[in-house]
Amino acid sequence: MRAPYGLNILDNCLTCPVREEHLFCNLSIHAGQRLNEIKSTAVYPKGAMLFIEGQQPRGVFVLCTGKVKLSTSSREGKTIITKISESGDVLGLNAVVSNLPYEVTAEMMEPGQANFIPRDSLLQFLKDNGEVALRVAEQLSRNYYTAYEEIRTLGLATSPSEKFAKLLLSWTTKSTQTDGSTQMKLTLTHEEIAEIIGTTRETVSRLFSEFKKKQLLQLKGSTLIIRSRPALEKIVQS
Amino acid sequence: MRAPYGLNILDNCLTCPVREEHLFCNLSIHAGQRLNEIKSTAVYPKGAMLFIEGQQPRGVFVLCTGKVKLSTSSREGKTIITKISESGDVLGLNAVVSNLPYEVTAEMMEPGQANFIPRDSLLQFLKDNGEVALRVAEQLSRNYYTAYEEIRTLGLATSPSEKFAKLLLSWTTKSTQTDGSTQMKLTLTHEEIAEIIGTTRETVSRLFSEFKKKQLLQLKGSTLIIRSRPALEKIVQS
DNA sequence: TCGGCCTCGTGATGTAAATCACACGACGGA
DNA sequence: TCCGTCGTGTGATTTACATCACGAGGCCGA
Repeated sequence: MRAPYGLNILDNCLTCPVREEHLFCNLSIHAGQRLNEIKSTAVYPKGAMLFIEGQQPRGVFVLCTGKVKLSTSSREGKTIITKISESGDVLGLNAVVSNLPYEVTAEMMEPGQANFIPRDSLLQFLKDNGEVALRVAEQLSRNYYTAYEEIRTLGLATSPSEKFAKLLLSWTTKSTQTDGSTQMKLTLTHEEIAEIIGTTRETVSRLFSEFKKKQLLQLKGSTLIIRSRPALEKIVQS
Repeated sequence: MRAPYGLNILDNCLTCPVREEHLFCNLSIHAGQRLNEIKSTAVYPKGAMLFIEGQQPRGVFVLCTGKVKLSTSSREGKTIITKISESGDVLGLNAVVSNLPYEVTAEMMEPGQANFIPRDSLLQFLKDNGEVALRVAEQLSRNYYTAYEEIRTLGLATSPSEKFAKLLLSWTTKSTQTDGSTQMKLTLTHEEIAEIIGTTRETVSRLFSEFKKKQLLQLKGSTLIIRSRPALEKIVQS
């Protein structure tokens, strides 16, 4: 099998390493096989658009490898990033189920692989497999819950520094060292961070300076070290 | 039957005037009857809380009469209203399906009646009636869609006047006169409007003055007349 | 009938953050 | 190798709102 963009290809959902943890997991043998039949897989380069906000839903994408940026924009060009999706996530599910347009744009942030399941096939699959439909409903309501967290940060969090601290905290939960500090690779640009917390690039730059000065974080190349969660939590305070 | 708060009581979902249009509608005879069995009904005074943000979900409420304010607050007391629900709406569905806490607080804005369906009964009902489960999934994804509209207005709309114009427009869609203008009763206080568009009471007052001066709207007592949608759309522009 | 509470209007003031502007280093392709 | 682009830091300026402050009218209950 070819490996474009230097990636290994995963060609079978039944043996995929991420299958255990997510939506279409632990299906009955039969359902799993059926799912494997109706999906197709593809590899995408950095910058590829899986789907674009406003398009009629064609189907869902199950992300196998790579990261995807979900964003929504106004006509004047202002953009907010609502989520960075990782492997295992199912993208476009809401649009497919409701048959309303995709509510976000999904763009590959790095080369990666995704499985595609056409809308019709998926809906038929759900009708044939009632227990999966209920799982889908659960997933949809969880999506709704996280959407409300977004609404809360956008509507209630007041200052950029508050939102910035909140974002840093959300990052630390993923990988914390034994001594309480956290270390991670910073893959986002200031511009992208600005689009997440709803401010400008310059303000993000200044926030980094400010937080460095306050000993809240440290930068070694592209490695971000977060010194103390408690101090950040005090800034978030809410 | 008693009629507290001066309301007529609707005691049977099968004959309820709003049943045709909404989620639990056009069910099979059997399913409809079953639903009627597991629901209980109650009348609530103005200000009553059906549920509060953060509580574990007890069940869903189907609003029969009255209006309900859905809101979320920060610890510091800042509040945003995310939706005004009307009769026929199902409240708390996401929380019940996902078993995550209620993501909003639901407060009666006027006396009204609501049916309550306990979580366990509803989930069992959904398991027994697969076709309704799919309808629920559709409803959940529509909810998600509207949540994203909220995210867009909060995150992308820049100025209060833009959001205010947007709100006025959303009102006009409900009842437009033949000459293009719209007339309606204004039941919300400036404070509440401020909580919808995410600004302060004072700013809303000033917006009303400003829009009056610009001939965009007119107030006769509590009757709001919106002069021309096109002018408002130009302000929204996005 | 009166007094208190809620809603509303509007002025004065302060300030945080957007905007504009420019410079510098890193990187990658021609 | 050089040049263009992209990401970044940081100063100066401006401005739209929040905030504070106060007064006026309306409504309701005592």
